[in-house]
Amino acid sequence: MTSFLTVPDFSLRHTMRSGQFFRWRERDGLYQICQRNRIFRVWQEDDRLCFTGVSAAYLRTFFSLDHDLAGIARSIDRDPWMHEALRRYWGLRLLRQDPWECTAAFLTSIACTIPRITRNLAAIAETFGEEIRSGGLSDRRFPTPEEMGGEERLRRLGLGFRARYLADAARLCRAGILEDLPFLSMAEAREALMVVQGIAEKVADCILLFAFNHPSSFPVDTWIRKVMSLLYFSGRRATDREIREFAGTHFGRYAGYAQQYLYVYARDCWSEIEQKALLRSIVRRRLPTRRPAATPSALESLLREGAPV
DNA sequence: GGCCAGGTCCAAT
DNA sequence: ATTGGACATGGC
Repeated sequence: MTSFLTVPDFSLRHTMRSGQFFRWRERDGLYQICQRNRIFRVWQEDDRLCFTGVSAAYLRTFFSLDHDLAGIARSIDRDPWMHEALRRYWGLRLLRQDPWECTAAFLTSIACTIPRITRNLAAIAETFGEEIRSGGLSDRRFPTPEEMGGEERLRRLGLGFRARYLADAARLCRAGILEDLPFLSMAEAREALMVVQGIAEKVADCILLFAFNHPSSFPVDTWIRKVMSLLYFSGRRATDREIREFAGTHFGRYAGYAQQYLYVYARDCWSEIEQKALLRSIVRRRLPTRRPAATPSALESLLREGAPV
C-alpha cells in the first residue's frame, strides 16, 4: 500500500546522487532501498514523498526530514559559491544510514570511484547477504558483521587492499565497537572509529556525517581538498586540518551540509567552477587598484588570454 | 602506459 | 609534524 509524506525542501534525486549512499536501484524515479531487514520503495511527486514498505517515521529519520533545511541553508549560505551550490542542489539532505553498512561502504570507498564502490558493495551483498522478501519485494540485505566474508573471499570479489580493512572492521563490530558511539561526543566517536585499521580522518568523518547525525563533521576527500583550496585558499594547497578548521568557522555547526553541497557541485561542475574562480580572481585583483592598468581594455585583454568565458 | 579514484599506513625526514 | 611510496583494481 502506498502512503505519502509532505516534504518541503527535499530532493530525493539529489540526495541519492550525492555519493553518501550506494545501495539503491532506480528506475523512472522509483528507488528501491534495503537497510537492515527493511525493503522499501520511494519516489517523489513535487513536495510529496511517496513510499511503500516502510513507516513514515523511519523515512523521517533515514532522510533527516526532521532537519530544518531552510534554516540550515541560511546558516551556511556565507558566500556566492555556497549560494550557488545550494541553489543548484536544493533539497539534498544528509542521510542517517545503518552505522555498520555505512562503515563498510566507506572502507570500500577508499581510493575508489563511485561506480566501482557501488559494484563492490553489490557484490558483497550478493555473496554474503541474505535474500529477504517483504511485501512482494525482494532484495539482498547487506551482510551483518557476522555474515561478512573474510579477507581472502573479499579479495576475490575485487576489493583489493580494502579486503583486510573490511574483515578487520567486521571483527571489531562483532565485538561491539559501534554500540556506544551514539552516546559519545563527536570527537570521542571519531577517536573510537579511528581505532579500526582503514578508518582514518576522512572515513571516520563520513561515518559521523552519514550515519551518526553529526552535521558538523567535514570529510576532506580529493574533491573537497581541490575545491576548497581553489575557492577559499586562493589556489594554495591547504592541509586537511586547515580546511576543516576554516570550514568550521566559515560555515558553522552545519558545515557537514556545506561539505555535501560543495562536493556534488565540485564533482559535477568542476570546469565551470575553475573558470568562474579564475575570472573572479582577475576582477578582484584589478578592481581595488586605481592604476591605469585597471582600465577596461586591460581587463579585456586578460580575459581574452586566460579565461574562456 | 601513466594517472587518478569520496585514503590509509608506514617509514624516513 | 610533514611527506613519499606502497597498496589492488579498473577506467580513461
